[in-house]
Amino acid sequence: MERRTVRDRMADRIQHMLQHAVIKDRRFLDDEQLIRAEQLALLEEVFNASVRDTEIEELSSHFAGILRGDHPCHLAIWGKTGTGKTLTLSYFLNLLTELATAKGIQVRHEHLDLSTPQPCFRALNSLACLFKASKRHRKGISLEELMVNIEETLADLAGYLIIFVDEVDNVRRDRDTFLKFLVRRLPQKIPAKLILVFVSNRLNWPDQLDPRVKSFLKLNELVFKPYDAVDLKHILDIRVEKALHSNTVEPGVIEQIAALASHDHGDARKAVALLAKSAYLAEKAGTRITPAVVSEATDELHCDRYVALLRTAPVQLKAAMAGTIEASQRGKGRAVGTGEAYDAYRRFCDRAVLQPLSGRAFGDLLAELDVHSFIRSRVVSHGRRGRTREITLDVPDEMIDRIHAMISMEFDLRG
DNA sequence: TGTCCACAGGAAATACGGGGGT
DNA sequence: ACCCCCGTATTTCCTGTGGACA
Repeated sequence: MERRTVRDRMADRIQHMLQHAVIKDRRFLDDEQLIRAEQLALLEEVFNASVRDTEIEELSSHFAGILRGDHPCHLAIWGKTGTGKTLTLSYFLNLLTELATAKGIQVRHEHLDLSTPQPCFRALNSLACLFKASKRHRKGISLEELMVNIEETLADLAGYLIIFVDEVDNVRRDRDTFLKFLVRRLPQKIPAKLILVFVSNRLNWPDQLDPRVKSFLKLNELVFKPYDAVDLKHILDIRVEKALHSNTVEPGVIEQIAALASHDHGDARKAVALLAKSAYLAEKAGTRITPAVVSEATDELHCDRYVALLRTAPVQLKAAMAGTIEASQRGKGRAVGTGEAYDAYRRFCDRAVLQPLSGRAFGDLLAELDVHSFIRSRVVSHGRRGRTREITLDVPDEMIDRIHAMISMEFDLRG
């Protein structure tokens, strides 16, 4: 038999891939690659499938007053990540502005995105930037001056001003100053009717507020529930249609993904990520998307999550993880105590030429590993033999070695 | 019943590091 | 260039605790 050339094999492979292509437009599998307008268009289709009906309805009745010249009160919205708060609000506010403008009512809305934690100063600064009342992150300017700038810029804005504060709880430090400005001071200084919309992941953020601000803040509340399986199915269907070639998905698979996703988080972004992963795997294997592919994708996503989390983690956390792994391997799967883990961690630091932290700090690292569910730990008393955490690894076995190898490599150690 | 282990985990002190002011 | 300030990371110090054991 004659040998096939590289060219032949390559051509074959490409031919094969073309015939079995699953993905038509991968941009629709990753929201980050879509521009805002596309996201909103996508969202509109989702809404048309009567998803988020109740929320839209409530939003509408909350803001309906604007069209009659009333002044609706502020609004607080909460819901977990991936429940579409930001997009829904953007969409809704755009629509509202359009409607109002058609009626000759002046409405302006701004989206203040605080998705990364930041101090009061930067939050105010970004707000000022939105109104072009200040240049890029200038420092060395007092809060007072910033506030005055904002007020002056808005001094001749009539009609309604809606400020959509995304992820309010990300204002650490001096949150009260920030909110006091928005809630108490700003409305009195500007002619426009101010409506604030706060969005947060946490249900209880108003609780930890300065009582003076809180009592002043008349709020309407709205909760975004996690998507259920039916909602997710609609969302996924639209993605499938846009992103994948026809007939690449086995029947029932979308239902499966929707059920999985609604069962353990109800997060639309994660559901789409699962679809994307499945599509990639299917394409690589040259098959359609089958239930088997989906469950493989689920595993890989889990795995990816751990690896990604750890890759970006601080060095000490990695070292703590490595130490814990070594301790529990030495203990042959039996739960290890804090002391054992700490010893192993110190030995690891020795090898890795890393300054070990104190036992106290190590305890905190363990707690952190616990919340990310790398480990599972509970405090157990052994009577006179003291109290310890019982630590077990909470990562699938085959991944433990991978993680350990990864960390070792980063510290430039042999296996 | 009291002791005492081996830690947990809170509070305060201290070290560190980056950025702006002078 | 140097210093100061501020926010964060880590350490030090400390009190608390469940239950086996004497």
